[in-house]
Amino acid sequence: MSLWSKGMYSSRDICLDDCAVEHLHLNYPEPPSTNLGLFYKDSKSIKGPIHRTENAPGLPCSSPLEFDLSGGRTRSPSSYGHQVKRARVENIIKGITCVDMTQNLNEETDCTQEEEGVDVLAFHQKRMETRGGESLRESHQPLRDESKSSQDIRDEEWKKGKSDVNSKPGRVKLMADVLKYELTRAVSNSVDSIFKSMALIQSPTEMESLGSASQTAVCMESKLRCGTEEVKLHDMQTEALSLVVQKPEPEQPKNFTLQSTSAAPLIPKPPFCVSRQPEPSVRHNSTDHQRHAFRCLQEGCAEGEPRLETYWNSVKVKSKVNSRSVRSPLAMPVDQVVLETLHLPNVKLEPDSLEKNNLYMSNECLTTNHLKKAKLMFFYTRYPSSVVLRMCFHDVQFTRCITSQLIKWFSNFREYYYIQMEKFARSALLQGATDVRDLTVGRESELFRALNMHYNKANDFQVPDRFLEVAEITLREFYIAISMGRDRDPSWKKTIYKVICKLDSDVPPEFKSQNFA
DNA sequence: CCATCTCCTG
DNA sequence: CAGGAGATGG
Repeated sequence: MSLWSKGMYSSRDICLDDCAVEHLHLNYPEPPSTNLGLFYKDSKSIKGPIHRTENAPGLPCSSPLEFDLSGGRTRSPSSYGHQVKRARVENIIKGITCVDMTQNLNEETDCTQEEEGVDVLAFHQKRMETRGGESLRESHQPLRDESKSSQDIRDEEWKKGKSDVNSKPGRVKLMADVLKYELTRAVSNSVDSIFKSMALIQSPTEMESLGSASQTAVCMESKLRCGTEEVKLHDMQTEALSLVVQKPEPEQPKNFTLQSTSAAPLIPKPPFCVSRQPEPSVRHNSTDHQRHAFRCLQEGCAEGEPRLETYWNSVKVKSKVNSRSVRSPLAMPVDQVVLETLHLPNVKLEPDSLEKNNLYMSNECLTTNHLKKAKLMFFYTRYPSSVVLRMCFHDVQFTRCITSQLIKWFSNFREYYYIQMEKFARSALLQGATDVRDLTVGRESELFRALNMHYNKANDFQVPDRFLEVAEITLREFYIAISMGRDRDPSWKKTIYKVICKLDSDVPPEFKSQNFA
């Protein structure tokens, strides 16, 4: 079982998801007629009158889909007001016209809510069956005792489907694409539970047809079943799940290059509406450049802009720990600038005492360079474990305060990341994207630009390809969830978080280097 | 009780 | 990005 599911998702979350599925075709109290009609819950399942909230007066949009913005937690009744506020704010943030998605969908098809739900699910079933999805589904469920993955949920959804799919081509196509993508993803992810379980029941012929990826998974599965540490299977990705869990650090390859060494993209990437503008940019491919970027972080960059920017960043930061370091950069020699930004934000430096102060103070606080480094780390790991944090920030003393600040940083990084994902997914949907495969994240895409601007503002770091893949997967997860109306569930994002947390990579050794800051 | 996480707010 | 609230899990 993944550490993540233990650490982050409660059994109640699972229950919620179950309920959503369970109630799918039951005679649930029918909320407003404009709703998609896929997921409804009773008042026990959720702690808040969803529809009342979403239709609260003053909200710029009363679309059912707007509500989902209220985020991934069940809430106490006292927080209804917050939900309303948040809905408002997010409407603004989104900057997207409040088009009722349901309406869009209904324009294409002309059926009632219930029918739609059924149609979609029924089509899923057909689709899956023709692709051998049946065996996938049947096999992996019993083995996976952790909280339900999004795949689980999807499986259950279409399981309940009936057969009446031919009359709603547009809608069906959308859902078909969704399904295709999800299946593709499931097959591609060798560490996924699906493969774990497949190994147990697939016939040799079936196994062959699945190719090397699944065989790898099978090997891993065998290992697992033979009693090797369970953690191994998810080693590369779940370490971050609980920051308390300590994981032995694997040997790092010496000939590391910053370019991601991950496998090819899971999904074909046709051009898409989210990624339009050709990028003038700056695609640094050389390892040399990477190392240079690192040196800039490590030692301060001797040439031009980066160093200065780094310095100014340190001045601007308002964090308690480094807000005391305001000095004129122009009045200081380069070395002093570097040293100060790196180590001694809270000490007025005299040239003579630099070294001494370094010894005393360098490990007591996090600097802007640490922040910059953390942001770059985010390209590899969205959920770093405390072990990884310690290894990457070994120059600071890990007090409780420092630790929680680092954790908070990553929490903030994730927040921004997911907000962007949701924003772009909704945007794509409203722009009429009907095929998940159209949702790609390339280096020239607007989404990537936004992310890169946030985590790699100086643009002096070559973002690993793997990050783009993860971003793409995240975007598609959001797209799928939203297009299926799953976002009506207050905790709908958790399912996505759970998927994404497994996609963490190892942080390159450079980040752990003793010489690194 | 503490650590961690998400969400919200400033 | 930080602080705080609330939830959750060990």
